[in-house]
Amino acid sequence: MAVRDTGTEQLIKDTAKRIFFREGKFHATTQDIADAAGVNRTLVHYYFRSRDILFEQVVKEAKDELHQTLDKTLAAKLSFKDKLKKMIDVFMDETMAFPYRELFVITENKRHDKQEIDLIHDTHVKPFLAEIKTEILAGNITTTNDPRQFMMSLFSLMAYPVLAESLNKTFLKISDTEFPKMMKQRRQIIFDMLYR
Amino acid sequence: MAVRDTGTEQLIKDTAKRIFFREGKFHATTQDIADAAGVNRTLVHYYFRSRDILFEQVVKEAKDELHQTLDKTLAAKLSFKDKLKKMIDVFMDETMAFPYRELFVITENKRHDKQEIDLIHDTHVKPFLAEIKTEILAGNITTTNDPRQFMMSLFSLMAYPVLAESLNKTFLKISDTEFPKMMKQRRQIIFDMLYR
DNA sequence: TGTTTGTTTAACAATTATGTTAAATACTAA
DNA sequence: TTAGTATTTAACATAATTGTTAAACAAACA
Repeated sequence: MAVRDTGTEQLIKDTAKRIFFREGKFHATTQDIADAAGVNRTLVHYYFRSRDILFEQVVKEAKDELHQTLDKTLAAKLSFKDKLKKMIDVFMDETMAFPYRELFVITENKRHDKQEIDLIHDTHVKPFLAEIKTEILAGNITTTNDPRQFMMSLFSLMAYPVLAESLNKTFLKISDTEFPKMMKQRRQIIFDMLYR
Repeated sequence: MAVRDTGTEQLIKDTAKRIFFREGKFHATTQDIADAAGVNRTLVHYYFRSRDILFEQVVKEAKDELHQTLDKTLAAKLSFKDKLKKMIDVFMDETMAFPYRELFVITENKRHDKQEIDLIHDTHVKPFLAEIKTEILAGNITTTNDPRQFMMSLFSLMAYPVLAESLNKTFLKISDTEFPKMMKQRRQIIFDMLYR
């Protein structure tokens, strides 16, 4: 059989990811994706047979990547303080690379896999919520006594500014060169807002 | 001419708004909108001629509503503290009613009207940024010394949790009845995080 | 009651996106 | 060099969406 790997299949997938998750073009067509990848539209069908299948694969990989990120951070063997710092660093990096990825999962992927979510909740989220509770009781977190509110705040502060980049730039008059700098500074700001 | 007003034109517009801005169905068809409004698809074309025109009108009205909200809040003759409280109240109410409205403006409406934005910036945003600066210097805001970072945080904390409702519900195991309660509580949490 | 306006029905044209197929080229490894 | 794989080209079928038109029906109003 000896299937030669030219990397084109991966190129198409990566291009789709870029279009969906970085550029936020939710309704990009197979033609759009083929053009952006610099290949013929037929090739997209040759590798993936249908747009839905390509879509599914891309979303599946995006989910897996998010889970890996949760692994890298929530389950890290670090003090809460360091873990929080690391989370902010890692998630901000990923959010800047793919601003629309989380949003995509929210809006496009309506049907959730109950079992998968329960697994994530039990292995990642639940223990972290418990850690937050401990920190609240220790007086290191003063903004709320509900760990879930804490997590919502954390993710809001990381995700939304990047998501609303164009809105922020125009209304707050932030320049193209300034924006990434502010997102860098933001990491410390978020930490200070949430801890201590 | 004596044009009878049955309110159907408005009904169609309101339905479109609901579908786009509340339900987040970005690519709803004219048929979807007609069905949701309980009218014939032809009628949508009868009133608006094309999907684009309906779309434009709806987006324009959404923008106007946002501007009015800015008027009600940013330009209110209140102390900074009360103004902040009012902003959180008003924006949270609106975000809960139309979670995807801001997002829609971000992702769908790529081309911005430079003049319009400058007007908003000068009359609403700029003076408020100055107010924030004063509060920072007075020591009432400790999280950042950049008013723009403050505003980004404020809007993040208000908008994102509602936007990511389904994600929050599933991963943080928040029930349908609990969620609105938590969004109510959130107003105080946001205020405490940002001020004093 | 008859006319106007609002709304529906049906039929159709045009466009766009998806998906399939067959054949022609290009490339690469044995 | 040649066989097999990768990719392109072209042509086509199908489906979905948009948009138009004409006629029928319903309701209000004068």
